[in-house]
Amino acid sequence: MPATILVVEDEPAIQELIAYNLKQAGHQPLRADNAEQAVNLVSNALPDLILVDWMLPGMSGIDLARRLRGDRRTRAVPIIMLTARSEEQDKLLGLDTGADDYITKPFSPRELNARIKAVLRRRAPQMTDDVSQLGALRLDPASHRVTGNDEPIDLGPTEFRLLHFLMTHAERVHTRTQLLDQVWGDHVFVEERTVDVHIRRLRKALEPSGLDRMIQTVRGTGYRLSAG
Amino acid sequence: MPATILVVEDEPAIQELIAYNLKQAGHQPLRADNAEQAVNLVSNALPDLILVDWMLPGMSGIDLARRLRGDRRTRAVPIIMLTARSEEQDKLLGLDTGADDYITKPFSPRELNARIKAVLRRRAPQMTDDVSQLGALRLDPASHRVTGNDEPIDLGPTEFRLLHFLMTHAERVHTRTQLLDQVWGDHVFVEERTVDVHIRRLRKALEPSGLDRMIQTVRGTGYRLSAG
DNA sequence: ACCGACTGTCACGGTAGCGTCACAATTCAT
DNA sequence: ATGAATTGTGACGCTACCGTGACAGTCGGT
Repeated sequence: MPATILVVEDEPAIQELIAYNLKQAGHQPLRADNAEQAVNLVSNALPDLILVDWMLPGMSGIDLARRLRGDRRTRAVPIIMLTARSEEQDKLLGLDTGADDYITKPFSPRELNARIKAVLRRRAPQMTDDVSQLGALRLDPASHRVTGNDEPIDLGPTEFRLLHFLMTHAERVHTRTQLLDQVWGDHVFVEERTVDVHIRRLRKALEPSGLDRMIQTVRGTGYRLSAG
Repeated sequence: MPATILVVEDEPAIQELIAYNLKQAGHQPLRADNAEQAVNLVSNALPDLILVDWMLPGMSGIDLARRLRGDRRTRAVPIIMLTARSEEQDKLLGLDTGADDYITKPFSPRELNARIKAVLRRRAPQMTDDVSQLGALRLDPASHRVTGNDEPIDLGPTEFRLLHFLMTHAERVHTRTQLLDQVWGDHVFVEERTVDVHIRRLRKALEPSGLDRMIQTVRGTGYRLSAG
């Protein structure tokens, strides 16, 4: 579960260190040296998670958290606070402002990763690395293999991600915009009709197995993957 | 999983204590009183893990870590630092030098074992010293020998480790980053495309046996070793 | 000190996959 | 039934990605 994570930290060494660890864990780090920068970054590229240093020059970490919670667009983004070991009573205050979790410095990369994973899982319980199965369709993210009626099906990267998403969110209608956000990524700019084309390619790939009819068009809305 | 673990510690009592615990946990302890001794030992009998005291007479624990990371053959060996409580502040700095984890003294044997297990599992899950076999491919870690269809195949060190990892994690797609972490070591900074080159060299070495097609490219993701 | 083995990086070329468009087919409202 | 809106489908250039060969640097052994 790679995620985009914003690091708000004024100390360059620590910022660099955290960013490095995030990258090692497969995440994509964004950086900000202060709260103002962070606010801008957040509104542009909505990160999946924000790591905020408690103490910041200018607007403090708490103020930043409050501000993000106040904005409807950023309200849902989880926040983890980085605090010096100093005080526990502040923790309660911090929790009140809306941080999702706390890490006291100094911390190990493992601890950081564990907290991140926990918070992310709490927020977005979907699209795991488990094998998905729906009817005669089976998709294994680990081996990157897809089979229909035990016959191998080969897909391009995008088709694979698209099918993966549909299988982990089956029996639900998804608009083209939703599919673009989830499969392509929210930051990409692509024509909506591109989704149609990839649905087409997916169907064609599933055709030999006769499973192409699992992908249903809901006119005026979008697409749905269904077992029946 | 029993492992060979090097303990670098100048205090004889603590060294003895740790060695005793390691033995109890089923590991094989090696000892060094200072960094220089450690360097020699490491290059001779490559341990699976190194425990280094932060403070050492002469070359410090950090310097030792740096040195080991600098050497190609030893850079993949995971390192756990033993720090006194007062040195906690320096944790972040230490992480930068390349330690995989930290334990602050005093620590319980239970904690030590937990960390060791975690680091070993993280580094190379299931990469045992048993003979691996996949289809007509056979790899013997002990004798450092590889055969395809009973024909000998000779590989360079990196190719060997790469194939070893792939065989112990077959039928799974690995990104270039994952391969770099597991085969080269997470602290190494190497271009991702380097993986491609080594895959190429591996394939070329396997070609005479016709086994090169076991290594499959998953476009946009990475590589996979498969029997089929 | 020389040589050979091994490694990491680069550059070049081929190509699979992607995004877009144009047009055909389908569905819906009037 | 007819036109408008929506979706299916094939084709086309373009890009990113990967395979490949070459090369320089490093290290160890003779």
